[in-house]
Amino acid sequence: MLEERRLEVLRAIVEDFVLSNEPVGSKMLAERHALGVSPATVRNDMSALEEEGYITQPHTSAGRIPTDKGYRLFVDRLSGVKPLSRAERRAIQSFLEGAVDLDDVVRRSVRLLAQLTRQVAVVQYPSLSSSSVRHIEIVTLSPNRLLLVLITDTGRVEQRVVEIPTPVDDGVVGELRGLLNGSLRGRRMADATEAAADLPDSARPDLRPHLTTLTTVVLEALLERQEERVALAGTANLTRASVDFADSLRFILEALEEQVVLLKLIGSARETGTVTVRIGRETDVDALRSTSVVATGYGLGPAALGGMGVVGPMRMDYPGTMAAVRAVAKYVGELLGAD
Amino acid sequence: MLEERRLEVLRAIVEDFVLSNEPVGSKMLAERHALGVSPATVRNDMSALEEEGYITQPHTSAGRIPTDKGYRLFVDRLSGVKPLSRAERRAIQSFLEGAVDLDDVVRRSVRLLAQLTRQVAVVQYPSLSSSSVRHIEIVTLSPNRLLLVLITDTGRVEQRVVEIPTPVDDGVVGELRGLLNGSLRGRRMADATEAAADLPDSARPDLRPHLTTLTTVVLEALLERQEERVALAGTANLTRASVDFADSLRFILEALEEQVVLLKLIGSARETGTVTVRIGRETDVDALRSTSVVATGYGLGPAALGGMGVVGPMRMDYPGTMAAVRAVAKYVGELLGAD
DNA sequence: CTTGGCACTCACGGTGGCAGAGTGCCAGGG
DNA sequence: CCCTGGCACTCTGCCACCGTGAGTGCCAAG
Repeated sequence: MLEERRLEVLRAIVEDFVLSNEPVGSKMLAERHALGVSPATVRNDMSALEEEGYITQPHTSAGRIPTDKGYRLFVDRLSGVKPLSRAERRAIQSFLEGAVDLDDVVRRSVRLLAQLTRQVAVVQYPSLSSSSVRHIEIVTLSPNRLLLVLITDTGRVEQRVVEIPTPVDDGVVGELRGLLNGSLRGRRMADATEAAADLPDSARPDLRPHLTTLTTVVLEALLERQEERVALAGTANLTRASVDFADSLRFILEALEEQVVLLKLIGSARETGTVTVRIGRETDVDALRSTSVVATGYGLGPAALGGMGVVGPMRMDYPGTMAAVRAVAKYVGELLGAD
Repeated sequence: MLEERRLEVLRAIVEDFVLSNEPVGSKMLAERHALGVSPATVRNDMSALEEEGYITQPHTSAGRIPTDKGYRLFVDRLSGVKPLSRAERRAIQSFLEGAVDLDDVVRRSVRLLAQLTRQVAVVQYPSLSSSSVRHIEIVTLSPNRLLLVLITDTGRVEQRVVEIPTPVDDGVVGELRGLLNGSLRGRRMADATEAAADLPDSARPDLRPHLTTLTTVVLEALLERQEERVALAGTANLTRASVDFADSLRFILEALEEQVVLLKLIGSARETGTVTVRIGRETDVDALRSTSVVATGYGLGPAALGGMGVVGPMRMDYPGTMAAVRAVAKYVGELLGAD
């Protein structure tokens, strides 16, 4: 009972603070939430919570605000995931269904997510390595430059210019195309790399050098230069919470322009099947120490296609945000799976 | 002589204000710039400049700051374009040469521009309509769904999924591919659309329906849905000048997330051969009324491939910014032209 | 036309006092 | 043992006040 009420107090503090952005005091708390005890009792509980490190006061004689640890406890034990309304679900679905190609899906998702959560949204493009080869096209640019175009079953298109030492004619290009497609089409990336490596050995001698060059590029495109792209939207929402960040806003924006950082944030959530929350310093990015990240993977269960999530102030509506992220990820996953 | 000194005073005011961000007074002005006259004289000139609307004072008994009109005069008549250093030019070139594909060129350019100018940079992807068709590829997704991939000579790849009423086999797909490529390859977009429209009529009857569908999609992809994309970078730099914008920062960020707005800003500069500057309300975007846009087209003289530019506070280093924009545009143009 | 002098205005920074919110502690009651 | 009301204390935020300094406009003299 005792312990339980304390948690209830913590929840009340978090919820109130999220709404008001002002340190919350014992009196207000006792009044607005049906705790059934007097402010003085609440004060005692708060005192205990402070000692345990869940809340803190910005200065003496002000109310309390949650600490990182406090938010963590709230997210882990005190908050459900509040379901979206039917209208919201329908809105998501209809908005995403209007997409015409992969790029469009990603761009729509990221805007949608930013709008729903009123925060900064990040969506990773479906990763190459977990999709499979649908088609490889070779186009002659000039006698010794080829354009290699790789199309995946998620609709992603990768392109590379390849310089070859000796000129080739269209017939040879056709043969090369045939060989590459024959051995790689339909394979998942992980397998395709192996098949590609074996390919030159089994081919006609005169094709070998070219095949070696091409497969090298293919491998490089698929693995080495895992240039995972991300889309970003809703940065304007950061200013909404500018009170929280004040002058650190600049550093946050800078961090968000670094693809590497973004990938680290949402990439790690990609493998877990559920929505994960990183609070404050848990993000491991110094500039984001006063923000939280809510992220998840999307598509195909365990080996997800990519990650998506939102970045916002620690003082955020976790249940609502988590619900939105989960819902969008689900729909995007279905959309790409069915495609 | 009289008129001339006034302009000199205006120039001095603009230059000082750009550096200090503080209203500049007559005394400082007479001291720091070799005007050869006393503060009192400067005051008279300032008074005249104010009456003509080139400068204004934020409040009585403060210095003067330039108005939109003042900046305009400065840009038109008082500022040269200060050339970049040799080192800077080399930096641009080497940074851009590392790009591996079109996407990479654009992303590198936009980051480069943001870094050079320390402002928000915008780069439009090379437009479809002013490039020419290099190759059209058709891939069978399922019996009655085709993926149409369009490759341009600027290296851009456009893709569309096409639903066709009656199934086709690989042979037919091959024929269609041949026909489309035969009639469209090497054509500029504007011409290609006409050729595409004529195509079905001259083809074998059994291919006509499919060709009609496909060419419709091609036309649509090329013209109707002129989905001109843009890349954005350096939004963090906005906070540097946050003193100027204060709370309007949010609206600026919102405006910058609207592709339409960005396209309007830099698209209009695309046709002019030179660097154009839009100051304050000249941008015609309400949220950007306290910013300036420096933009230009890049690539191939009159019919440019796209536009690029930067958005920054009205209080910006115009000569330096203009030089940077021009230089980057030039190198990108060369890079894409040579490709 | 320029210049020095002069009175005037007004933003800005520092000080002091007041009110309000919130706390911690304590003694009494269930 | 826990809850409660009371009370003194602390601190921030706000407002009013005031002196300072930068900057102006005007004027009369060179």
